[in-house]
Amino acid sequence: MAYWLMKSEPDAYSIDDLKRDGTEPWDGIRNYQARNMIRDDMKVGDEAIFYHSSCKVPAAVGIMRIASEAYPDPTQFDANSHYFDGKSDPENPRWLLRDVAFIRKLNRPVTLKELKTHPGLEEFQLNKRGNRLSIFPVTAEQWDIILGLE
DNA sequence: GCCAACGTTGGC
DNA sequence: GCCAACGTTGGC
Repeated sequence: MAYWLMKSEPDAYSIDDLKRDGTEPWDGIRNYQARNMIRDDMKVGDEAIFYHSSCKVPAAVGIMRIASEAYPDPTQFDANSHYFDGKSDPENPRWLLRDVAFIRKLNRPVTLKELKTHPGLEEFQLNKRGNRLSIFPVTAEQWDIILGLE
């Protein structure tokens, strides 16, 4: 089983929203690198850290499970959606998503500040210069360290 | 294929 | 709100 980190702005969709919904399509991915990982590298049953970004206290806040195969993100064809992409061909959709299922909230948020300074996380992608990918893989070692902090 | 302009992300 | 980083776009 592989591990991932997935970012969401809590104002748009938070861990509490996922707790309420149970399972949710993780839509709005508009980066090719992230799209390719969703399509090629994720497997149903993989687990992912839910990370709150662009907010007052950026932090890892929960755990979820990859719950579906990749399928076309419907928001790319919705002219009213923020994520609408008029150049995407319905016969060959450009953007994909997967459903994610809530597992649990962390006992407490593990903040970016902690993650930045913790030994063993020097290579964690969140700590890399210019990190902007909204989805990226987490090693088993990193996963254990982060969950050990909650 | 280069690269300047522009847009977005995301921490602070 | 600012700004660094960096992906994308489009002219050439």
